[in-house]
Amino acid sequence: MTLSARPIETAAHDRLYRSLRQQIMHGELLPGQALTLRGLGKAHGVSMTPAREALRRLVAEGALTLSSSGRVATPELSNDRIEELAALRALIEPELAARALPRAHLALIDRLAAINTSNAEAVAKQDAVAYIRTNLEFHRTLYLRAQAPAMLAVIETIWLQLGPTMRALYGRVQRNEPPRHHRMILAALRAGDEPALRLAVRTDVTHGLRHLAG
Amino acid sequence: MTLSARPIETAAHDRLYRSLRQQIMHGELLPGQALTLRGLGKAHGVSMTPAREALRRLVAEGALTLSSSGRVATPELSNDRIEELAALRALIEPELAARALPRAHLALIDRLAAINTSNAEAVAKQDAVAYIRTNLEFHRTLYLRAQAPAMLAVIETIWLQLGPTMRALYGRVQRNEPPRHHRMILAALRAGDEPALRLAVRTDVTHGLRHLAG
DNA sequence: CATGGGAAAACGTGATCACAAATTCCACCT
DNA sequence: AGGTGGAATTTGTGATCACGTTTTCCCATG
Repeated sequence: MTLSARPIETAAHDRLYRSLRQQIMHGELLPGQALTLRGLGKAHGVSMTPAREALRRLVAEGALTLSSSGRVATPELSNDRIEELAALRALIEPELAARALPRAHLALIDRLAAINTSNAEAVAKQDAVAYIRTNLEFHRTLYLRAQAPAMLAVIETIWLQLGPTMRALYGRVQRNEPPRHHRMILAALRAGDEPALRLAVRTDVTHGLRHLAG
Repeated sequence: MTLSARPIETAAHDRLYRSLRQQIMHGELLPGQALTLRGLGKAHGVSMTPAREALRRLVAEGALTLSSSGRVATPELSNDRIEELAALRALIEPELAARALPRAHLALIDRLAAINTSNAEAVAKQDAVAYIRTNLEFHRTLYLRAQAPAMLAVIETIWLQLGPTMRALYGRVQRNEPPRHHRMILAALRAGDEPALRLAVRTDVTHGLRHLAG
């Protein structure tokens, strides 16, 4: 039964980590949801050891919170914390967009528009997870062009921290509105207008998150 | 020999994590230094398990790099990566300083001045570790007043990633100059001048890191 | 003297177990 | 009926082991 380091396929703890990370970032887990080592291990057919490493990694990234007794759960963010994370997004994402702008050719803009269409469909279907997923995909696709892996890693960590909260907030702030500001982002990209792009990204980021904390 | 979760004292993996984190952030470890589970465990009188958790956590924070075979070492950053991390510092730290400004009373400014004195002493003694430590303490003491724990966590993660590199670079960029811009930061704090504070912090941050990448 | 190959040592990964703390649950008492 | 105490279950932590890979080291070969 001992499966040690494999040559090609990824390690069990890494697969578990990726699986959980995606669930959290896409809002498939509600805030306050508890995760146990034995439960996760049993659910994925592995022992406690890989589960422990995956959880430790996610806790280190702020995706999960650690109670005083060592128990792990998805975070229930305070309004202050949400505002702070929104401020970080508003600070970093315009910079990433601006760095991507010179490299944003037509093919990329078309791909962004396609993702935006999927996003609108998710809104129409009232599918919270698909909405969050396509929304983040829109931003990530743009920021990948910035050639700034460290910045991208930081911003993804922040998305990760907001995952469960964004899910819980969907339906309260998102009624049936399509992603308005995404069209402004696309227009600014086409025009090569950096100030307009920075403003559009900043507005898009703060718009969804500013309402709930008030 | 089994020492399980203690009621009061922190867990072994947490102590190990803190110890390593401080060593890395303060530049006590040079880039490329390898760290092994058995070696760390033996050095700290614990088994592989806590060492594994501590390393996994530090890797998740970007403080250590993971080779394709799973081996862990302090990072050897490329110039592009260093510039990017410097850009993140230049983006976030002025914001933290600006948020701390309204709450920065005289007692805080005096403490900052005292830390600055220790910093100057470290420069005089050519003590790289003490220089890095007091320099970060100067910034952290100010930013703590910003009441922004998420931003502080992000910026500390970035300091952590730069730790070994800053150590390796000390002596190349740091000749015998005292921290010039720290005095500008203190002056802006005393004057309550936010634009000047933002500029001083930004300049201080970029000054030390911009030279080496060119 | 440089180089390639093979044995040996070192390493990460995952499973399992023991232990103590934390949590849960239910019967019992007020 | 509503809390209360204690037992039973659940949980995280750390140690240890086996396994297969990776790295290191050294000697033999060109």
